[in-house]
Amino acid sequence: MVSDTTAAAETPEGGRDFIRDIIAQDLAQGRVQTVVTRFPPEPNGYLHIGHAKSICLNFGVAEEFAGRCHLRFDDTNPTREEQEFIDAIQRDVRWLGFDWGDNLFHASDYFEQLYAWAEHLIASGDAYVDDQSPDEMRAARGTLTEPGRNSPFRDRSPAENLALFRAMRAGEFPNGTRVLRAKIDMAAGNMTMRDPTLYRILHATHPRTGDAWCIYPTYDYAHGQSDAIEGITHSLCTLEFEDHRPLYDWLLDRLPIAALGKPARPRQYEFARLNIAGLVLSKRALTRLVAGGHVAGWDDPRMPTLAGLRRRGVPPEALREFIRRVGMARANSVVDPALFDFTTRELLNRTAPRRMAVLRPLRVIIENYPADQTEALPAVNHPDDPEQGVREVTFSREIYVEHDDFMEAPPKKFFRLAPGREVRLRYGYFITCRDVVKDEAGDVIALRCTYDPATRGGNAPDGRKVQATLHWVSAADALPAEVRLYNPLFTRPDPGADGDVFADLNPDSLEVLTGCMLEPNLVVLPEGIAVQFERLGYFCPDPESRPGALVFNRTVGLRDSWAKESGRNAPPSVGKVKK
RNA sequence: UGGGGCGUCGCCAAGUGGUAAGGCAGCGGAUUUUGAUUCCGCCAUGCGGAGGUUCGAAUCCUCCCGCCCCAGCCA
Repeated sequence: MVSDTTAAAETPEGGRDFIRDIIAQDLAQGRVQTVVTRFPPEPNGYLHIGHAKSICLNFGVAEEFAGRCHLRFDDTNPTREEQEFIDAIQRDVRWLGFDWGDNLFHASDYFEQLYAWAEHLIASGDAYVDDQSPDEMRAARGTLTEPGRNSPFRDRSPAENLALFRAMRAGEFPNGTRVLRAKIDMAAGNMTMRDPTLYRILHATHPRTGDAWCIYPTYDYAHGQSDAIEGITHSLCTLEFEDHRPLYDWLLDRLPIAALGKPARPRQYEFARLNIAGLVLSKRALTRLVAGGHVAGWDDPRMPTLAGLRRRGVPPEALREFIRRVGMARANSVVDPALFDFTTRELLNRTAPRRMAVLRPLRVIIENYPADQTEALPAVNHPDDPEQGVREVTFSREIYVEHDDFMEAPPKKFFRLAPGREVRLRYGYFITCRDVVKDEAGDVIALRCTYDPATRGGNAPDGRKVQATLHWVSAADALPAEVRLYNPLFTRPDPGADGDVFADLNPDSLEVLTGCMLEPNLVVLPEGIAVQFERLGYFCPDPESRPGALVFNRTVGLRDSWAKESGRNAPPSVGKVKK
């Protein structure tokens, strides 16, 4: 399915981790014949880059070991799940490059089986209906250091429990009045083993089952059993579920899953979730960013959602490579966002066509170039990939160059244009700055230059060198456009560490540039596909872009050692954070 | 003071008793019609700490320190 990945080819024996070690061993020892994993999102929000780690792991492992990976919606809580999210999740997983084939499932597909098994637990005395209120249950649960107290309803007979549970299903009780609990141990050191709730009453309409149910299984009860039903062999989840593993196994031990006839019983393994400095990856916070209007939506390019990254122009291959490079381990960690920028640039540098665009135009009049003349100069589309061919750029008497490429009083190491200085226009000519035009305020508004006709294409016959090559665009046929620059959404590497993530929002996370001038060849670009604006970075058309009203997003800037050298801020990228 | 985890370079991460991979970042230098790319070089006598076992320890033992998760009828 992922045919264009570079990862495996680069390090044949790399990409190995403790999960793959376990799977390889299970296969070698014959514990499992076919690896079956699953990616189990709850449809209560959009997928983000943290989910990408799980997706790449689950689908990646299935692919590598010739098994399969199921996409399963963990839709056990109708009060927070929506069809919009179900659709978005599928779109995003596909975009990332994975395919679940026919293996699309929902925990809700198993509600009837799950219910039958619950009655089984009741019959065997392993579960009971508790009439305590949520508050009473909490009070009786004990604390981290003190054991809990048994519920006064804990020792009801199986018959009574069964009758009550059926009444729960029949809708005879309001929300919150009763739950079904596993009868385990209220004194367990592991809090999740203190008679965990298996079913709760929720009079709510489910996106898939509608009003068929008014009791819904909890994650703990539904997850492992869904795994068993689907014949999942390796149930991979994040570290915080480690405490739940004993319950996962406890349930599997007591339910007649062997009758399912699956070749292997599922086992849960945990890995560390992905954290990236400067990003917020909590669904709750992301939901609030969207709901509160702090961003334009789930696919706002500043969002760490897959939809946001896609709109920003990040290629899915780059994201997969990032995940691969982060690695898989059990230690909590915070990844440097520079690694993400790196994998994005790495891929785009290799593939993106080059174009010229001027973000902050400075008019240049070439005094010795005839006003009525124009010429088409050849420019390669990719310096390292001849197959991408050549295009033509128009040269004329009036052009635009980047305002940042001129300084009236340049410091020592500034190589670009300055009064009296000669530079090369990429694919064009050498030009020399003769005069600076200013407005009443004293701001530089244009440059008068001369060009050397002998340097057509960018080389001087006499062999003289220039210190800089500038990108430019012919004024007459340049396309005006809006360009959106994205800066970190938050102002610190650990947003919300002081309590409120919203207090750490970066007021300058979106920078909109208007009046940018693009090379006309840019019109034919498909949305979401990034090109390199030479010397600036990678940019792609936004979905809002229209002919005559072009809008580009900056995916990521080029590395800029001059910015570092000059002490200015480097172009902010996906995750760069002011410390 | 309960239970479960984790601590190897600034950030990730290999390593599982035989004498510290790799990547990112950073720092030098070469090439360059993108101050990009590419290329070359540098970057842990030490693996949270202290003891111990051993010819030999990041790897085994003991104690200690630090960090993370768990008290939803969320997942």
